[in-house]
Amino acid sequence: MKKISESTIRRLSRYYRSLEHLISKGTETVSSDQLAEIDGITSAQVRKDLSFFGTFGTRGLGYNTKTLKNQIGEILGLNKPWRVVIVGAGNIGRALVNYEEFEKQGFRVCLILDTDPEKIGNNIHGLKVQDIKQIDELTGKGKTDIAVLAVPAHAAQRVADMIVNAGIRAILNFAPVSLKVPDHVQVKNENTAIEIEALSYYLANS
Amino acid sequence: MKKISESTIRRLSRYYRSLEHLISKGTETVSSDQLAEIDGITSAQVRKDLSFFGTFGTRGLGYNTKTLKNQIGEILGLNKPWRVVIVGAGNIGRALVNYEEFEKQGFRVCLILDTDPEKIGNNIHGLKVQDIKQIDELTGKGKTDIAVLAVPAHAAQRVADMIVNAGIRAILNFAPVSLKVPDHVQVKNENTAIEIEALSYYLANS
DNA sequence: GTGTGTGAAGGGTTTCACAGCA
DNA sequence: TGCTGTGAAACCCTTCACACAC
Repeated sequence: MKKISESTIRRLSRYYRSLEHLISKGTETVSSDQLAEIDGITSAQVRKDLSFFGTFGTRGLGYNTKTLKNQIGEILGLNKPWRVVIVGAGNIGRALVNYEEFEKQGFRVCLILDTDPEKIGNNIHGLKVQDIKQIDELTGKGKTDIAVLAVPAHAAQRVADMIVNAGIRAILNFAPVSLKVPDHVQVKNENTAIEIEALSYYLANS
Repeated sequence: MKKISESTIRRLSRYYRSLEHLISKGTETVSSDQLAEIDGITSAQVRKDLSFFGTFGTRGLGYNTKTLKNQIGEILGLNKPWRVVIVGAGNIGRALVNYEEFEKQGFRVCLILDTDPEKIGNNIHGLKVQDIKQIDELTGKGKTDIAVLAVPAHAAQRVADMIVNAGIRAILNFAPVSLKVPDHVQVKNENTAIEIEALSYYLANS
């Protein structure tokens, strides 16, 4: 499998969402130009991104919204019912349990873990918060695909180690620290501090 | 002012956080090698990033943690007390009001807005949720620097227009859509769906 | 000796521009 | 004619490697 850039994958997610929207409006066909316009990029970029995976369009016409959406979904693996564990039942963890975009795209939140005895046993959106000590039993043997890490920065690396140890290969990290994980584990960061500081830089230097 | 790449700015945020951590441990000096190791990148990258803004180190020795932190803070504009309005008092909005990393870095959440009459008037962390219709009066004339957009996707563009109209020039967008804004307005996206789909791609193709 | 600062090289991503097909 | 698919060119970012300062 040839190496596809991170940015291409991110844009595919965008196209996917835009196509969903177009379909819901009843649009059946879309050109790379229109798709580009919606996402604020160039049409060449759209075509190039898609070209890494095959040929999906019709010359002179464009792309069929439904089939393109399905094909991108296939590429991104959204047809698979990924199981998600949320680690950390604080503000962010709780907000994510209710995040409709997860459920909609086939990410099933199956488990919520925490260390805090005050939180363990609580019910969040129909799921009981369980003790992180049991992570191996609860997530082991391929029972969980993705861990969402939503614990304070100082605990993040320790908890990440537990996640890796339990055999989980994908981590979505909300803690504002860079995690150290083995090569076979994939980490994506959702770092609000970085984003808002990028805005700060812009405001301070313009 | 010469153009600095987005990735450089993001890494500066990372260095800043790593330096904070080193300082709290009592470390006084750090080399580009050590900083790189902490953030999982190369030392040349660290030095190059800093070189765009000046010379901060001592050859043969490294960087003083405190002064480097302050200098990066200066570059990022973190010395300025930015005022933040949170638009949307749902799960994400509420979680962000309590986000300690904001306060710590000088981002002051001054205002929470929503459309929902059920939510208007509620108290969140000491702030009363107000009606978004009043955005012009409440944020106008430079009273607010940054808007955090945490409303459902279908309302995002409409609300973004209101934000732009009110004269705010920086938006942190949590809605999973690409916003259209004038050139003088800066948008950063925090799109959890995209990140988790990138993980899905990885799991599906490895 | 040690580690920074930096021009030059290298690698990767985006844009261009057009051949080719509906 | 209209729009895709794609080599080639342009551009940008990262890595290399070494002079230089402490």
